Amino acid sequence: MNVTGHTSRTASIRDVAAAADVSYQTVSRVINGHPSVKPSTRERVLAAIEELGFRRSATAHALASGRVRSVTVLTANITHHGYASILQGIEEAARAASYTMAIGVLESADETAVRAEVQRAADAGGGLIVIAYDPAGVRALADVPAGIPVVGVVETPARTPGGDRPWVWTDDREAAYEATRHLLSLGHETVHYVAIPSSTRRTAARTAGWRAALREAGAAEPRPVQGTWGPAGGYTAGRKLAADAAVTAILCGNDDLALGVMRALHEAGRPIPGEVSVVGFDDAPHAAYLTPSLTSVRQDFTGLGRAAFGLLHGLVEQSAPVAPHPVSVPELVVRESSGPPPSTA
Amino acid sequence: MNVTGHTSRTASIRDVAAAADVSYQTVSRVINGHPSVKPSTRERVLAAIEELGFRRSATAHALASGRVRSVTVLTANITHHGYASILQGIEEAARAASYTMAIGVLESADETAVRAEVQRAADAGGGLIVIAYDPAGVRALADVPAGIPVVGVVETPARTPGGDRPWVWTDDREAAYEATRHLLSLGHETVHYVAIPSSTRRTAARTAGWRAALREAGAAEPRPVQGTWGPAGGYTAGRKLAADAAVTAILCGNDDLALGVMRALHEAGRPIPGEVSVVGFDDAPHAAYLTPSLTSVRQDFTGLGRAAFGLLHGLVEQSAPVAPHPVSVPELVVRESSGPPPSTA
DNA sequence: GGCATGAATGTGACCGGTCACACAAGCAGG
DNA sequence: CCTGCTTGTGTGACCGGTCACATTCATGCC
Repeated sequence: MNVTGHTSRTASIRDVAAAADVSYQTVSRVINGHPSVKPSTRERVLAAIEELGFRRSATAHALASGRVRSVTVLTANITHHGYASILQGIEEAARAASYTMAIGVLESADETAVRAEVQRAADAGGGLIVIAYDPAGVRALADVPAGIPVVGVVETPARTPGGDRPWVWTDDREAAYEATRHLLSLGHETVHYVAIPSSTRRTAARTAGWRAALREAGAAEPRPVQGTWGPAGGYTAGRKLAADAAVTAILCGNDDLALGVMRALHEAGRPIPGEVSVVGFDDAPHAAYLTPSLTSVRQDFTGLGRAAFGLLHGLVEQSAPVAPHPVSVPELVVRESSGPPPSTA
Repeated sequence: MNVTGHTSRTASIRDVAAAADVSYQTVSRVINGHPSVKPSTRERVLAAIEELGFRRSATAHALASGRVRSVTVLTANITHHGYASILQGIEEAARAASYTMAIGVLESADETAVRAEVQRAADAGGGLIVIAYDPAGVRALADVPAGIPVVGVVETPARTPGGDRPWVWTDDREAAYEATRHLLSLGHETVHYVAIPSSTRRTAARTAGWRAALREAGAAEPRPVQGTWGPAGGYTAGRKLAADAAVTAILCGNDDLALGVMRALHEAGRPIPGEVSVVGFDDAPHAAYLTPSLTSVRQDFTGLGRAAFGLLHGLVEQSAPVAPHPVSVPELVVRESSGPPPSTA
């Protein structure tokens, strides 16, 4: 007992039962709002609960009931805008369903490291959501043992290994197609592409959409420039592209890459959009405030996260039948960074 | 049994025991690497484990052992750079100690909402880390029931309610002081400040550091302009400041605010740093790639997160005595956005 | 040979809940 | 008055592990 007269260590339902002079089962009934408890008894029990500062152990509850009510999200990253927004969406939905959200970061794509992390997540007992936008995530999704409820957030459903599981996605191919069309329609002869790292060795969805638009327009198809996730990679790529006077339009795999590209163009003295147009991807919060403001493709990552959780939730509680594969539709937001090519007069 | 001959539902240690013809206790010993198990027995048990696809239930383990090995992080935000980096640091350290990391988002600072979220986190059983950079977080930290191991990531230790608990922090006051000194030493008459939302009603650490530097230099002390967390708030604040021709130096509470301010200055036709210098805070990844690149105060948020977990870890496993209050030292990174004021000749 | 010692293994209770079922009391209908 | 159903409550087993202790057997030492 401490100063206030409460026991300092957690009380169990049997302690409460003793204090209220009922059986532990009755306490359980009160906690769970079971109807057939006499009001006067309920009062006594509630008073005892208050008195002892009882809180039901989530662990014991999970063990006894079999229901775990938790999601573990496996992701390679939590600082980049897209990933973080997905997490936010999942958390929102999870909280609403009073689920707990845990996060496991896949630090490397190394086979044993991924396997270990997947094991840990699987052992936790709840459901899994795997963000498979990168090699580590893809491998993790494939490694999830059978029998564990899992939803993948994938780049391209059909091509992803382990794609037989429920998934959510945004139509990146279509989005890249639109963005490329936008630039071509402004009069650019072709569009260069700075790619984010792909989830698999096969052609990434964004790359595919970009290429399709070029092909359809009969435009030249330059080799995509490989970037990273952050602005540094964009900067490196941008320096190469800036040196090529023929380049007038650049599509970037995300807004951070676009930032790096813009910086490189600026240093090379090539005005945006006067000489070169730049289009980003994801419409991160800062895109609108850059100078020039960045044309980008808006993605509803938060909604994607919510959808992923919804799917998982349906999977776990058999009751709710699951709407199979929600798709969110990206939207092109045109700003200052894209315009017509310089007149070659 | 499924096609492969394995049971599809999880096997318990008693199942394994039966298969290996030993007692469940022996299985437990093998799992936990207890020394006194005959090698041949160990072999049999391991074979049975493999055969049945046994994985130890984290839930049951936690219940029986009393040790939970999990941290729940309560935070108002996960998308902003600082918060996300702290989370990353915590996750890193947690994973290394094979702890699980859960996240609870404090969506509003509303009293009952916060209380509910804190309850959920407390019920989970493990330790807690509360990021108390904002009113929601501060309230949450204060609401954590006694007896639950908790570490606060705070703005200013002494002033934070619930500050009797272990905490970590970075010296924001000192950092703001340095940044302001930098601008003053370039020759600016005074420095204006666009503030992030404060964690309490009392003067925020960054504001205090800025003010101290001004006072020390005998400079005028303009009212700080209240901002938000994102670039939109900076933009609004920036428009006001841009309209005032006397403004030549602006310190911003974070890099997103600085971005918005820079945009507003640009739109108002006031060159940076030619007419106005801008300094940010936190050194987010994009700061270096903006045009002009942004002078900012680098913060080791990841290290801060690791330290927070370290503290909590020591708290939970009594064994390790706890180094009380780690402090990380911010560092000013000077870039293009800050320079001497326009000559007033 | 007798006995303490340690290695290898098993038994029962317990962690804090839930679940299935039993049981007493109250009240209806035939 | 007896049967049958509902309401309110209690009992024992169980979820899947761990812990403390008991047991067996081989070995070392006097």
